[in-house]
Amino acid sequence: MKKMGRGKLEIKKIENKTNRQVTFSKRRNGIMKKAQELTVLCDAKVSLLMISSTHKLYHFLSPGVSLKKMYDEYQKIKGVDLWLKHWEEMQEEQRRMVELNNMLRTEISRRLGGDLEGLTLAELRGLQQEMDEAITEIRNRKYNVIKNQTGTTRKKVKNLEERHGDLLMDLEAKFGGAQFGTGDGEQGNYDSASMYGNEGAAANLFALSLHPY
Amino acid sequence: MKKMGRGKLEIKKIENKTNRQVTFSKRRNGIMKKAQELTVLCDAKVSLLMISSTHKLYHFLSPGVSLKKMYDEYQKIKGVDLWLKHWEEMQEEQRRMVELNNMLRTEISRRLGGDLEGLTLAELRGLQQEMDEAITEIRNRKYNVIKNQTGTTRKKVKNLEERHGDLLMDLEAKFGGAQFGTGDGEQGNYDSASMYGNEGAAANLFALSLHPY
DNA sequence: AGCTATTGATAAAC
DNA sequence: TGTTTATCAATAGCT
Repeated sequence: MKKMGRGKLEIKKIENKTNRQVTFSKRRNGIMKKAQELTVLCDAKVSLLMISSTHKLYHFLSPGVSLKKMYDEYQKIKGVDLWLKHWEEMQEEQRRMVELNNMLRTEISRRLGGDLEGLTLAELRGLQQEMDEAITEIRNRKYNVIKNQTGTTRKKVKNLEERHGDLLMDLEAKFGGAQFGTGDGEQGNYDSASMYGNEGAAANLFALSLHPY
Repeated sequence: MKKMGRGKLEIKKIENKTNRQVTFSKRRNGIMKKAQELTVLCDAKVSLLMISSTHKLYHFLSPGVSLKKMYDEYQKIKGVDLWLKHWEEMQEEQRRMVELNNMLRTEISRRLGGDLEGLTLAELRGLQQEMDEAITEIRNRKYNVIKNQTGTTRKKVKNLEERHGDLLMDLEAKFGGAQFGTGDGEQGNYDSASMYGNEGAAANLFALSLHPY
């Protein structure tokens, strides 16, 4: 039907393997050139993938586009694909997260004494009240921690005392009648001098970097 | 350089819009035919996507293959899976965001008096100090807001006083000698009774829902 | 890989 | 958009 060059060529699979590969090579270059020309002449975006019968891949891609972009655009036009849907959902979620994050940062910043400019008097009052109440909680918690520490220390000492007592009994049993005093284990109020103090705030765990995301 | 048909055509962007579209249409058909021929003659798999400058998409795909398969094969040969990479990057980013979010929530929660269990005494002290300092800032800010409100009120009153004065002068001019008192415009300290009070915290803007993400 | 006769593609005009 | 036609480009078969 069709004749080209010196001979003719029907458009049907070339059975001779060598001929087929030669033709593929020639036509591949031709079509890539065409793609390039289309890109330049018509300001078009072109993606061209070719896989030979020997499983080698060749491709052309217009400058300034990614294969992914081309593919996404194809999906958008051809209808929905789960992948793209997931992708867009993820992006929306990230957007919301960033927004929420910024809100949280502002909240913290206000509780650190910054970002107060936009607030009304009533809002400032509410904020201060919240913080006053919170400080009461923190104070209670500090008291608890101190009490527990003291308790733990007492327990340790009590344990020591008991062992000391055992030792004394041992000694008594071994040596009889000799007198050993038991040291008076009074050591309470650990750290109580600075119980409600604010001075030694060495470990500032709250030094969050409040830069925008 | 290159001549075709009746005239010649350099390979550079066709500026005339109509010509460009005509050329795109013709060459698009040509390249699609070439792709088709390559597919049949050489038993190749071809994927061809073209997007015109008017954002219309045209495509050719060898029978028996899906675009996704083509793309997968491309990925296999190129080594890197762009999509998977993007996906993983996005997930990692989300993970980090969630983590950061939780940290921020804990920070706020602590400044509301909760989540204090894990803190050491030193950390509790630091927290309280930060909050005390912040409260000072808030107090100052409240004072500023009140001063501005008061100032504005004063200005309004002053303006009224002036107009009152003008009125008096008017009346004097009209009726001569008659005595009118000017009302003593003392009204300062607006809201000062509750200036540092915590009581009226109606508008709690800070009722963030602290549910986990 | 080159070469060239021949067919195919297509720019311009309608 | 479709057709025509003069030109140039692509390429099949050969070497």
